[in-house]
Amino acid sequence: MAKQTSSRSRSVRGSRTGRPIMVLLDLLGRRWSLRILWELRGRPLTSRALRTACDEASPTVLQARLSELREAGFLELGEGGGYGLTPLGRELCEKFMPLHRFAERWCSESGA
Amino acid sequence: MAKQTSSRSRSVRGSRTGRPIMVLLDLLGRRWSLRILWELRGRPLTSRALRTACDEASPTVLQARLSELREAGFLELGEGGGYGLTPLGRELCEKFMPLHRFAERWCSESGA
DNA sequence: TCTATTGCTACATTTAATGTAGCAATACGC
DNA sequence: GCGTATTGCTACATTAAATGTAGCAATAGA
Repeated sequence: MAKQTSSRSRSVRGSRTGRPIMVLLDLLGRRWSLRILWELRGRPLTSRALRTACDEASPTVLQARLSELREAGFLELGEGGGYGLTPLGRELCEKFMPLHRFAERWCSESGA
Repeated sequence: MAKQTSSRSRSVRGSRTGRPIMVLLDLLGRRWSLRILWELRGRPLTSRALRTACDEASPTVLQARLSELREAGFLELGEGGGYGLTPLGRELCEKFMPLHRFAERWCSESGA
């Protein structure tokens, strides 16, 4: 399961160019990435609580995503346990906040 | 290969609750979803051009994502060919624009 | 008609995610 | 000390999704 040690230009599946935005979109486009950031938006959660929040997603992927996001500098494992957003992660998360309102409108507009 | 006919509460893998934000995060969290929206941000592209823009991603997934995003109302297939963002899709895409600057800063801060 | 494009599909191979179980480490009460 | 319960994390077999290559029907132009 790979798990690179450093450098941002690692396993960039979605981009052979290495352009930052592509790296980011690739990382965020992996399963559960967005969801994890979203669930941690308010407060830190233990890995188990996060798993519960994420509809009992398998610990394998969750752990993989947590490692990637941690290595990316978006979240950290606080001493005493529990995953929380770093300042950088919080900043990123705030960019997604508008999606909440958007999603509500989006759903009510048709599918309902 | 499903390909549902309508309703927003379809194959919501990432959420058993059906909350709009979860549905959206799930959809956007699928491979190439974000990238497709990003690549179409400026102008419409034909499916082939889009494939090129997406590092030659396999047509199978691309086509799947295009169908999903189209069904979601984010993009449409213009008469005469070519995929383009709908007003709704454009709106969604604009929420991701700040990510560009963010990504640049993010990469230069460490990985470089 | 021949050529070139469009959107889209088949299908075998490879990769990623799921689901269930369980480990070592730490902290709790007793 | 002992059991119990939590933490973060891992193994591994099963299932689902993505890749890569090929090619189809439909349309447009020369």
